[in-house]
Amino acid sequence: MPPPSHKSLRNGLASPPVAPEPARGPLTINDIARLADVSKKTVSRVINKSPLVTEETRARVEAVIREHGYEPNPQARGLALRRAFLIGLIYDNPSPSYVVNMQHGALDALAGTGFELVVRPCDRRAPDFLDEIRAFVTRQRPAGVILPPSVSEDPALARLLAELECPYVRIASVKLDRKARTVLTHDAAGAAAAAVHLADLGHRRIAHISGPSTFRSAHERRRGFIAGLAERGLELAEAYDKVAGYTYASGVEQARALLTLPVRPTAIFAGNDEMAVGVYRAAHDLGLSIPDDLSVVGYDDAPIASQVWPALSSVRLPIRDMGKVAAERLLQLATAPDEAGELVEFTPTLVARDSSAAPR
Amino acid sequence: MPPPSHKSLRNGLASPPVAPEPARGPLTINDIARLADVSKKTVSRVINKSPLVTEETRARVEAVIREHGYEPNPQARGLALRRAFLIGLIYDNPSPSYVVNMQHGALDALAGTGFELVVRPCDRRAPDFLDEIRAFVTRQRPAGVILPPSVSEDPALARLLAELECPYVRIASVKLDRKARTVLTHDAAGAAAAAVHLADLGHRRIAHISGPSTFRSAHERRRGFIAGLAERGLELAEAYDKVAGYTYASGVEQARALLTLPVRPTAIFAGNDEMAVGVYRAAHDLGLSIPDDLSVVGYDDAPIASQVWPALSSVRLPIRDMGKVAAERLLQLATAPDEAGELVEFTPTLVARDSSAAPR
DNA sequence: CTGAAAGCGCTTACAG
DNA sequence: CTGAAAGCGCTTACAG
Repeated sequence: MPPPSHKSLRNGLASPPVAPEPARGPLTINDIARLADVSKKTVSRVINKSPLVTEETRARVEAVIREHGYEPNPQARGLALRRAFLIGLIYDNPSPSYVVNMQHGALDALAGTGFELVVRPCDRRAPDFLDEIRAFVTRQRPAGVILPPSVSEDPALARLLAELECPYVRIASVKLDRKARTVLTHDAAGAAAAAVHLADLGHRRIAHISGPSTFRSAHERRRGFIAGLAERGLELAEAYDKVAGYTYASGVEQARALLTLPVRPTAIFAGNDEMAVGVYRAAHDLGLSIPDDLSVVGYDDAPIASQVWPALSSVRLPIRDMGKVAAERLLQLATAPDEAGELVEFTPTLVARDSSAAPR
Repeated sequence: MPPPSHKSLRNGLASPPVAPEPARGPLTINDIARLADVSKKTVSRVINKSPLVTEETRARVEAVIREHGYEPNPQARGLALRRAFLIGLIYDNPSPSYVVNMQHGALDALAGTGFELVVRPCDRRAPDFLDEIRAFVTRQRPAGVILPPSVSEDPALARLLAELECPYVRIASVKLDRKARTVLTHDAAGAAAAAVHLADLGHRRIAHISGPSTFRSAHERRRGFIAGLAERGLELAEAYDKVAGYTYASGVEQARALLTLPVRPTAIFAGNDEMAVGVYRAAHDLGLSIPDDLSVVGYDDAPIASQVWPALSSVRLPIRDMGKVAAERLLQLATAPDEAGELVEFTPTLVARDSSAAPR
């Protein structure tokens, strides 16, 4: 059943009352052209914000568009432009809260633009990883894709997207690409803040559990942490320098190793919150109390950080804002591809809660 | 730079060597028609699995399609069919792990089909809630949308989608629609299992913190819990019957109320895991140990359930499978709209961990 | 069972 | 600054 409004709209114009046009579906560019008494091409110019339209004509067309709530059909535009009104989010991040936050940020930017967000989780180690993405991009021709860590760090992926002429933005803790394609997060600075925080509380035996070597962020956080310790004249002892996998289970394992050392650390900085919660578990198992026997600081400030007990001190990166900025950049590339984009940078902040205190 | 393979492919055919056709972009239906020596309409029939093609012709066309890795342009098909090759996921569920799980389930079903998943978080209480969805559906014409709780429970939304002739599947704990549009979860059965579990451990003073009344699942879980208690000859005392908001903070608040009662419960069943973690917090604050002083059971079996300490007993719903089945149903509706779909049902299972034990 | 024509709703050169 | 024609890559009636 077609909405009655369309029928009345179309017949409201000077059309012969004898043969009213059938009202099927929403209005098209032809309807708007007729109603505004211009050619469809002019309507198209207005839609695409071409400067080659008189102010008067533009105003008239825009009024008709607004009045009838006309929205150009994205399928038709996409076919003609060879670009879908879709932004892809390609990720292999295992943290649900990270993923959802980034999605919501991207959607913040896309709201009201007519662009939709298509999600593409993937496995960077899968043999057909690049084939899948090639198929997606070739088939759908998205207006752009957002690459958060760690897919953002994949040089072959970036090459592929460049080859396919698919705009992309890489969110990463190191600058891997030109400015317009980069959202830079100063992971190292956040980790340094964590080191200074623990040192200033009076800790001297401070350990670190870093993420997997396949994540640049893991390296950056470790590097920043060591730099922060150095600022306070401290070093990261080799025995206190552990590598895990950004997962809960791996955090438990490495924390257990640290806490059963002959001389155990009084503080542990984990490369993300999941591992930090793993540290909680290991401490509990060994009868150690947080923060009395052990201070813990995480990274990401995931929801779980404020839900565990005691509440976890953590380094916060504004994930949602990062997603928003990345999507905005892609929209900008889609409309004005030539304008050189500025480098966008985010610096994380330490959120001190109850899991870090002076050593007993 | 066009991929060289296309050029050679196109010129490989009996085309005059003098004027080779320009090779721009991927192959189209016309290329395939020429290569298979049929009309484009026949290629279209093969793509759309029309029965009106000889086996021989079909085989020949399919061979050419496979050989060249041809994929029909979804924009063009969408324009002609008035349906985008998109499946929407419309949700207002606040739990990241729930959302990501459901997305991944839907993507399991869409993998290899050429359909993409578009995510549409929303706020059911926002004044323009329905307008936003109307705009989305009218503009993009998705092949279907998945509605998990609580948007699945919104009658106005279902009416709107029916009016717009947009196929949908509702995932809900009560049957709100016809079979083909329903994925039914027996939330009540899972809650009953939790009640029986606690009763069989020897608990008699058992409390419940339910979700908000705007979620049918909250009602179903409470109903099932009461039924489970009744199976063991127990009742849910009025003072032990609390309503919260499916959030951590609301869980803390109601748990605190329960645990400061003159006669406090020895077990609490929370309507979801977030609130159960809130119960942990309240118990800790009051110096109560889990499970010695208090047993706790949650619902959802979110990742956090196995990460908190002690590990949380919880009722597990196979969210990912639910998302997959919902998407499969929509694909089925898109291809064969007339086939009556069966009702799909999921029954949750209790995962007993360390947070529930016999009362001391 | 197969095909030539027209159309889906837009945009891109090309004129004027 | 504006428009008529052709085209994007498919599918839907309509013939045969």
